[in-house]
Amino acid sequence: MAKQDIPKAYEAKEYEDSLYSAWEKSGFFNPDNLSGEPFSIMMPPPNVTGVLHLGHALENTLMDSMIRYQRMRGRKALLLPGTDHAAVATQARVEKNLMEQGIANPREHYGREKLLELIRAYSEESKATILSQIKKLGTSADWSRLAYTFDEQRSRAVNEMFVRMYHDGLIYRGYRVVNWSVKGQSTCSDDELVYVDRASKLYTFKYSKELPFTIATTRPETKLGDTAIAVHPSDERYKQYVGQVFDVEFGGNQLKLHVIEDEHVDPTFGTGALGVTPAHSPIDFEMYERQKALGNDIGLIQVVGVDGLMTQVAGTAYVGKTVEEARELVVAMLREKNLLVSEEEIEQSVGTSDRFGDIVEAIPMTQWFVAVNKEIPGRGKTLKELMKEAVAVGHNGDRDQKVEITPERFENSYYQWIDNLRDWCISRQIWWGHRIPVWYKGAEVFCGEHPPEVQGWTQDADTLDTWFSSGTWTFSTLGWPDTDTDFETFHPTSWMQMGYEILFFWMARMILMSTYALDQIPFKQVYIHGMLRDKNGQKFSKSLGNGIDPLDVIEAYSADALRYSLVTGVTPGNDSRFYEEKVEAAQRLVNKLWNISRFILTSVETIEHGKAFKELTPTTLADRWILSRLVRLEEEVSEHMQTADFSQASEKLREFTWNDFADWYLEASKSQRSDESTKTSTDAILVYVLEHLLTYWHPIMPFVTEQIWSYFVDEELLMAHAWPVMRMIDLDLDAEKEMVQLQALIGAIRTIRSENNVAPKQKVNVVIIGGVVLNEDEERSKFIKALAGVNDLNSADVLGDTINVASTVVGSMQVCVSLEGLVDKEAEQVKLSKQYEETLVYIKSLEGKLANETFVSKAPEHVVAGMKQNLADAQKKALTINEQLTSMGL
RNA sequence: GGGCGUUUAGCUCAGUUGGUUAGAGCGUCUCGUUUACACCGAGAAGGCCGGGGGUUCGAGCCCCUCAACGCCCACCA
Repeated sequence: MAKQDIPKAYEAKEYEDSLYSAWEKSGFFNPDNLSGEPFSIMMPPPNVTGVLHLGHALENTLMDSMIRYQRMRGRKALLLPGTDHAAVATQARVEKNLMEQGIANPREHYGREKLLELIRAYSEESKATILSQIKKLGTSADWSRLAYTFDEQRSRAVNEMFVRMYHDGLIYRGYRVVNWSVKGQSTCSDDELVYVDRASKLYTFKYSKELPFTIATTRPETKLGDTAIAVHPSDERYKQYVGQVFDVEFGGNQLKLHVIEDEHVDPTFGTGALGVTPAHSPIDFEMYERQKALGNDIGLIQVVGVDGLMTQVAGTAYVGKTVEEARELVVAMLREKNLLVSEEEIEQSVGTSDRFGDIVEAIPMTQWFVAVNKEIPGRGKTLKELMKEAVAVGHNGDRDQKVEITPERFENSYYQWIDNLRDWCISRQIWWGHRIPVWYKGAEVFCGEHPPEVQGWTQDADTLDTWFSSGTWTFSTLGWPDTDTDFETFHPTSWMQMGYEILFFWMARMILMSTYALDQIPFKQVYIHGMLRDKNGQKFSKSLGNGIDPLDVIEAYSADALRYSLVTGVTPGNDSRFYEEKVEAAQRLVNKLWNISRFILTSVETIEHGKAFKELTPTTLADRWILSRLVRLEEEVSEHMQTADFSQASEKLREFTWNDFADWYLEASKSQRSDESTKTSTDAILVYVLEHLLTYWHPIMPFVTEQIWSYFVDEELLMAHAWPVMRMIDLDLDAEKEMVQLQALIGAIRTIRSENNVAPKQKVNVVIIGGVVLNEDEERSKFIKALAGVNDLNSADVLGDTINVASTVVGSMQVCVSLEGLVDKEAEQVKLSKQYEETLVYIKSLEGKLANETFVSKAPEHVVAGMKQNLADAQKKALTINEQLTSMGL
């Protein structure tokens, strides 16, 4: 490798696209080309109309780091990508665009079929955009399995789910007060409301002078539809009136006001009497239903229509007016008739539609609902109970079917949400979405995936809440309801990540559908990430104009720097700040790694890739030290990657890369390489450590590592390279008993394999550093020869089926034996002296504690024993260092 | 009203079950270096780990309490 071949600085732009297509072409994104235990992640599908934002970048980094790690660990790894038709969001977007083009009412203007065509065209067009942007991040998803929530296969799953729930009586059509967005002309679920605080007025008034009740309201106009006055059952003030019906004239209307008792009335609030408007308040509607169940029909008067205007029954003075206008009129009327007792400025939180932004109206309508509190036939449980159980104790109480949430604390809010959950309104009046699979013919109703064959049936006009289809995502993507091998192989999925803001929307629904329809949990582990904020801790938002385009970041720095800066220094579930300086620092690290590699690859010519271990004869203290650090690094990084602690993994990697390897060993290597006696082994260690370092970095920084890899490995891609597991083992080696030692080694390796769940084809590297003292040259060479011989033996002969010796990818055992020897280097002496001092301080502190009689008498035995052991170790260490220093002439 | 989070260096944040001298990045200061890298190196300053109390031989970590900031849910007649 000639030096001029590797540029001084890493220019990501020049490599990233071609690296990505090389990965794609290799086929390793597709688990069909991989073997091993399945490991699956279903990508949370971005909205078709979405543009890539930092949230996507974060999520893709998390998923891709995990899937790359698992792939390298020998798993049959599937990251399945997809997009979401995002019913309301998409239709709202297209309608908005059309309105901006001057079409005031797109639905009326185009009609259902034509508008759907326009939306379809728009989403197909923008779908491609977000997918290509995701590739820029390096996401190693299996594009051959690309799914779309609105494609044929997924629609089948949605219909199947609906039909099953319908026939189980869990989906029903009912007349109830629902959240209605006038602007969107559709219902929305309770979860789709965004509560906004705003200044409002609380009016206290009397329906009439004669009535013994004073009522408070923030919505006087709805009082035109009151049918009752509710009081608390224990409220003595009103006891005498309960059961009576008062006829009053109110705003030109004749109201029949039933005085009823209800536990839900707070006797301490206001006058303790509540005006009941069944048609325009979910709470009041419930009271209405409770009364009905008691045989008392108090009636229901709808005074606000779906157009947001007052209805005919609101009375001639109000019909056709907006609610605001009607409010003014009613208040004026109250004033005029001297019925207004007081007006008070209050802060009120009102529910607004998360997609359309308008304040939702509570309106009674016939809609479709999922019954969450109804027992599932044959299961003895409700959907609520299923949802709870999967997280609390495991599905059907099976610990292996338990959804583990990280961090755990989100379990609390999940339970709380379930407790407050009411029946889920799933029908929407927008057109873009899965049409409800129900057909009508006169009074007949048919629910099925396909309409009845005979003529005359018309399908329900409504579509399904987009989260209904999202709920099937983990398995509809795998071919359900077909009994497909993909489904058998990859479900329940292994891991899922999502932001806490969609915990209820999505995670809960996935658990609901999966446990209900499949008797399986959708995923074993859920990693909850926080939200990204700007430098000042503010949310990224269009209105603030503080957005950062990930593609710009990639362009200016590199995808690797972006990825690193997104996952470093963050804790699961906590929000984190993202700003340019962070990426700059990350890019410096990327460049550092580049330059380390550049130095090694351009100065070491003699050591071939994959052959370094054969020349590995750690000679100096620095040699042994860097190798032991490498072993430790692998242990730590593996553990952190396994538990999705990418932040810690990247910190450890950075520390090793910059401090241990670049600043320390590389500097030491310069003098070691100028000495003929240590040159070869130093070169070998440089290459050996670099190879491993690139491997361990790869899941987090795939591009730069792959590019460097390509400089010295011709055929194999780093992404498909096996993750070398490294462990240090303690053996007293003796050349005379080499076969015995080999058996011991093999035993130790088997233990490492099973303890670390190493896949059969993965290699385990064992670095023996401590406890080896082979002074005689003859002994040494004999032993190394014996060990090296392992590599030439057929695995079946010696090692059984756990270790193969076919190539560098499939396992070989690498052993490096440390030998005594020190590097004559000032820096090392300084380092040693410092270590020595530190050790002395440590010894002193331990001695001090052990001298403390109170401590020794009260502390648990094992603690004291441990400290004594530590003390002995430290003393031993001090002695060793002292000897080393002495031999250096200090 | 119920639940949860955060508070650690000038700034942004790590800190895994209580145990060695509390760490990193950025920033600041000093010195050095152009021979892998100025996207550099060596070093330094900078912390009563929000306040108070408790448990313990020992607390950033566990318990109680207070405060500030933030989030979720419910209520909002």
